[in-house]
Amino acid sequence: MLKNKKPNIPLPSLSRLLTVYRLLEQLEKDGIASVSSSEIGKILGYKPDSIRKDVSFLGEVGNFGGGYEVQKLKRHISTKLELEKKRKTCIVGLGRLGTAILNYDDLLRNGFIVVAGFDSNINKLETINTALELFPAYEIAEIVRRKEIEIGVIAVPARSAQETADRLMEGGIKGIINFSPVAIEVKNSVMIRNIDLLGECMLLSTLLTFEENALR
Amino acid sequence: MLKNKKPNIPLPSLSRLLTVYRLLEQLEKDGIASVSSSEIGKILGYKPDSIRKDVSFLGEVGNFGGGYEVQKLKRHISTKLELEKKRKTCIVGLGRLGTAILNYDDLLRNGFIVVAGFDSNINKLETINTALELFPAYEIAEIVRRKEIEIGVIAVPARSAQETADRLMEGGIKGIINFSPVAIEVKNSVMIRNIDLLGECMLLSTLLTFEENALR
DNA sequence: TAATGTGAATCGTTTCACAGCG
DNA sequence: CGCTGTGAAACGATTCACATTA
Repeated sequence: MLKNKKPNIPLPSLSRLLTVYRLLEQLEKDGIASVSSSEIGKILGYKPDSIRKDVSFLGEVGNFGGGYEVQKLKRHISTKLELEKKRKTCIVGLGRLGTAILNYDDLLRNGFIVVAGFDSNINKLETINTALELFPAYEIAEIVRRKEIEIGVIAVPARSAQETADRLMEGGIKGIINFSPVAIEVKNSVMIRNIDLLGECMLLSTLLTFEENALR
Repeated sequence: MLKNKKPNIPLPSLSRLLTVYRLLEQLEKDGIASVSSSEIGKILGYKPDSIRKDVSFLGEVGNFGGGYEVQKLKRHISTKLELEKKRKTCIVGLGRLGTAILNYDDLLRNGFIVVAGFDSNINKLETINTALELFPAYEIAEIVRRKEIEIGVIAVPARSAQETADRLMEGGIKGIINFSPVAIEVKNSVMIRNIDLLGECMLLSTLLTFEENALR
């Protein structure tokens, strides 16, 4: 899943902290002022110990005996993880999945500025109703370089995934989110995360099978 | 990510094995007869040791000195993990993401039979061009029960995710794939996997930030 | 000889248990 | 007293190293 370079905070902790952050956004909206590690754990399905350890990687912030102040903890996480940082992003592959991502407002709200969309089917570029700038796939490297795009989302069919990644890297991309169901080889300096729908479905199915078998 | 019951094979191993399985399908198609743990590892980005250990959880199957026979290993994994098993599946939320999943052929090829789609917007049900049976969201529990659907894919907005999960469970669903960006509370007997696009993007961005900071 | 299969060692994460503080 | 913060213990996965076998 992850490639190369590790932060000083364990990856699972980091992932949980980001989830906690989004919960805090919600709680803030709901006007809740304070929350304890056990309440957070209850809602998100983690152990309270784990939450406390995760938070403590970022330094002290809670009130002994009184839980965490929602706003304070939220700002704390945001500052330490630099969540206010904006990242220019592009999406390659404008099929159903690609356009779904394109229209995913939460991304924009969380610092991802989608500045370009690519597709190899030029006709498709004209029919998509969007304010976004669209380009044919052969321009990936050039546009990524010119617009200084940092993150590329790959939503193309399996057979063109590696080729797409190569073009993105040619343009100097820093990170890739890969939605295609195949493994992609990337340079060590490029961070990649795979989102593998089919893999998750198969894993779920296998876990169900194991559970069923355990009962007899 | 995972809830409850664990198989005797470590979860990461299981996940890798499923990836290996799909690689083997590809290799078989390409007419490759044999492959070693190091070759697999190279392609998928894992250590060869890890691949060997994973495979050995399922029992011996390789040729000492000569790697694995592609077909044999593929069948071995399929048999041990019961991958030929079919699972009736439904998709709730027929927005762009939901319809993208609906049209994802790989699912069908891997034993997932999508037998129903649900949406709260009744108008939408008429405009979607599909051979699939579509139903309004309020019928979820009834249809899940009647059609004996085992797996539910949640592709609805965050605010209706929990409600959707509750309806699915009311109908006796066994497993849930949750695409909404919020945590869902489920009964212990229900297996859930979360696919968190926003979370993955934020994680990637944070990792990039850490990397950048490490350089100065 | 080349590559598998596997106990043993290592590494990293989670959980425990409790000291510290408001 | 309640809840945080954190070393220490426990646990689980990965990596190592080597015996094993075609």
